[in-house]
Amino acid sequence: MARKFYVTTAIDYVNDRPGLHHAYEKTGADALARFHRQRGDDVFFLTGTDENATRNDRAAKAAGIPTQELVDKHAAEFQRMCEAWQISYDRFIRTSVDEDHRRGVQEFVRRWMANDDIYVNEYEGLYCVGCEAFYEETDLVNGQCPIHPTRQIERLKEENYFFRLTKYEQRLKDLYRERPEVCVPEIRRNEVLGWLQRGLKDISVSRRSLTWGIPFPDHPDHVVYVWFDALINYVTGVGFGSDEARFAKWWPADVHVIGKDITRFHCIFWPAMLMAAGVDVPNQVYAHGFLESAGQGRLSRSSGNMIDPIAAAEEWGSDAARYLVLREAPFAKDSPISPESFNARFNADLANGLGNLVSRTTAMVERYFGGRVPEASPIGPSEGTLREAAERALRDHDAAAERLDFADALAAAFSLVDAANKHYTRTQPWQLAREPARRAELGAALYAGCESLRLLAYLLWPYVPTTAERIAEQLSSPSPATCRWDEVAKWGLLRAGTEVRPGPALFPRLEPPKVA
RNA sequence: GGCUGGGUAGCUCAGUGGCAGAGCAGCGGCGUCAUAAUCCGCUGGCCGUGGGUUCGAAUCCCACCCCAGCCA
Repeated sequence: MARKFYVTTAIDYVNDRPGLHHAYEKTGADALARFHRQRGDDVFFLTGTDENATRNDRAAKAAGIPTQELVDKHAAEFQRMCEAWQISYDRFIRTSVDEDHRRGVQEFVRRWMANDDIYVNEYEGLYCVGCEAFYEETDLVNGQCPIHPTRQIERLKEENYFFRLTKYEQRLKDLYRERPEVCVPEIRRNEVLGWLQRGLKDISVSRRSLTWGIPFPDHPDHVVYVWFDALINYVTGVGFGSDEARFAKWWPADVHVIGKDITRFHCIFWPAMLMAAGVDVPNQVYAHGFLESAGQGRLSRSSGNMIDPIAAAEEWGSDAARYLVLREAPFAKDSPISPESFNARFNADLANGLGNLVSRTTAMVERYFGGRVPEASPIGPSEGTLREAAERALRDHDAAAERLDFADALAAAFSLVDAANKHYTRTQPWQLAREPARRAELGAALYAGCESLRLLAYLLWPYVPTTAERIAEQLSSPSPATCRWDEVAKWGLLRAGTEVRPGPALFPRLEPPKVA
């Protein structure tokens, strides 16, 4: 029986167009989802958009259009981005239009009420609509929100419903002591432990005087604070409040992939919210780092240095763009990226490395063996070395992918590209081809090369799905998207006589711009 | 101000007591199966600073400087 694997991304605000950092997160989660599907797990991959934010309402009013229209338009852009980046989600949840979500949120809040975790209180504080969060006077920089200095901070005073977060402080401490892997990487967990050490406060979970959002159960003059509405998508997305059998199948989530800026919501509020509703906490929250633009800090909408992900996918190609962000920016930490570093990496790894290896291998099989895979024997020392490198690449890749270290996982996979190139240098098939007496040696050398390529197709599919399909096709091998892992991922399965077809260059080398 | 990370080759980083490393970039060479790619070699380091422990420190200890994040 297949193991279930439920992975989510953060759902994004739709007050503006998506940026490259959104594509980065979705691609990481997608690679993980594909990796698990490929290994035989029963996977559910949830992503979507967070549409009930006050700022969406404001942005729409500023643009003079109905809020729903603005939200629909931007949600469609996020869906287009997912298409351009080959994000293989099973569901794209939309918090403002998906009826099961709205009902599930209300059911969730009702459970808190039944559990005496909700009370009414007057709240007064400084509120930044950009962050959808309250600030203390001392947080302000020049009287403005430190993250949105151009936005007017607002003084809000209203009657709110409060959630008894303090009640769960000890259980949260116990949780992270007993199950540290629930928050990774470690640097983020240290932050969480610090927050818990300093003590929690009850939090406001409703907003009065707003019409955009999900009505508070039995108190329709309030709406559920957007952050709580948003977090609950992780359970409503798999049936909470609408399909209990489905929910029981998928929950708890195996990994919530999020950005490090929302660690507090996911590692403090969310587990407490679940405990209060009598639902299991997620198995893991993975807080990834940010893409940074050299010298300009983090890529984000609020800092203004956006890179259009759809344009990026067109410029480098969808597969290459996926490879580049995951290889250049280790998931756990912040990483500087630039078009220059992407171009350099494209040429070094994809064009000169993988692409060229496919070209030279298929060309030699075509030329020396009429496009048929030769016999594997006699196996010489170089073939043995290459096989060991392939088996090591499989092991090292999987270990890194399990811990969401995609940069390391890709490095492990690409070590097989290097090993295959060195194998050709050692065996020199083009020399063997000149000596008819050594034809069997020539065949064995090329067989090992083809076999490396075939394994690369399967290993790389989670990252470069279209390229992986093409390589498998060129080797007349089963599709990496649908094959059974244990029927393909072993050295020696390629049969002699299999047709090999050379194709156009997979990643044509990028030439530097001509200087006038 | 407190806490947590980090500071190692031009760039990105690995290295947690035993001869300072990898990839990329740069330079040179071999080579012609291949996308002039591959492969081989070379260049390139006050391991942030100062002190200490040790036969021996990038690594352990103390102080300080700088960068990032979290918090007050």
